[in-house]
Amino acid sequence: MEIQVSGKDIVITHLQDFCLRDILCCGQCFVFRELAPDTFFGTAGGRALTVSQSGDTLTLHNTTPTDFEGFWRGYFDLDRDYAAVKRALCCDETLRLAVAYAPGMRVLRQPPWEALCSFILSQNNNIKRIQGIVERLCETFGEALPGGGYGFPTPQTLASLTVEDLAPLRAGFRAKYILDAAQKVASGEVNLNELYTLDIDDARRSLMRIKGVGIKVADCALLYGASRVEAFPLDVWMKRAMASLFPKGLPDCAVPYAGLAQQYIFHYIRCGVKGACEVGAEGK
DNA sequence: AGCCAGGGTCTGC
DNA sequence: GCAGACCATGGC
Repeated sequence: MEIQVSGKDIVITHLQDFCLRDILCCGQCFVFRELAPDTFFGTAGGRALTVSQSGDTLTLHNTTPTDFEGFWRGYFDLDRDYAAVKRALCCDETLRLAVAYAPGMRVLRQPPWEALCSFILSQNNNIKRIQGIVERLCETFGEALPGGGYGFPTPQTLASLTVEDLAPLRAGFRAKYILDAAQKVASGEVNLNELYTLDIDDARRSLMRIKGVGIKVADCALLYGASRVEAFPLDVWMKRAMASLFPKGLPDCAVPYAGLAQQYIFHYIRCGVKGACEVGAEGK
């Protein structure tokens, strides 16, 4: 990986184990939309970004070295050795297939509040509609950013609102959960900064004090919002995948990176093999 | 038209 | 602890 500054762009060449489309479209974040093939625009951490990939070159447009080093480098998880992770996961044949299906998959390091909010909105919902709700949330209550688009509204902003205020989002029953999360985070009752260092069970329990946050949403907030790769979110897709592909449980070699393994498996069963989940499900 | 969606809460055993 | 109704909305 080599990083150069070219005008207002940051250009990364010789990038390994990185597929922008898989990373941004696999359902781990909902704030990027594709402007043109392999070119995406989105906002995170109060910054707007247009990013494109061509082969092993990734270009971050209209950003600065400060924003790159201070945010995007971490956001795209550029300093994790995915080759080593993939070698470890390939101890198991099924995991090997999942990794081979999307070898450029990565898990983003999103700001914890943004991940928490996003996955509260994800419950009993589909990815298309989640994207729409998040977009309306940012446009309605977020701050307009210099590079275009709107940032994620802060907990403080949302904490002062009512469910009626959130009606334009069409978030349904999830609106009250967003408000409870905002209030508990703004008041300090839930401290998102602790999620990085707390024992994983304590971190999960802390998040579950918020109404509408159960085990799955908490694990998503921990994995995507605090880089806790030992967290292993089990949604309806992953439950089907585990029943059919890993009836004896996740292989031991994957446990330290369960969350990363989860991302390969999730994408594999949703997009890779049509019918992979029905095979084992027929017997029950 | 009807089923399902990156679930959680509440109630009743 | 576990099952089932219910929750709002819209994509397919």
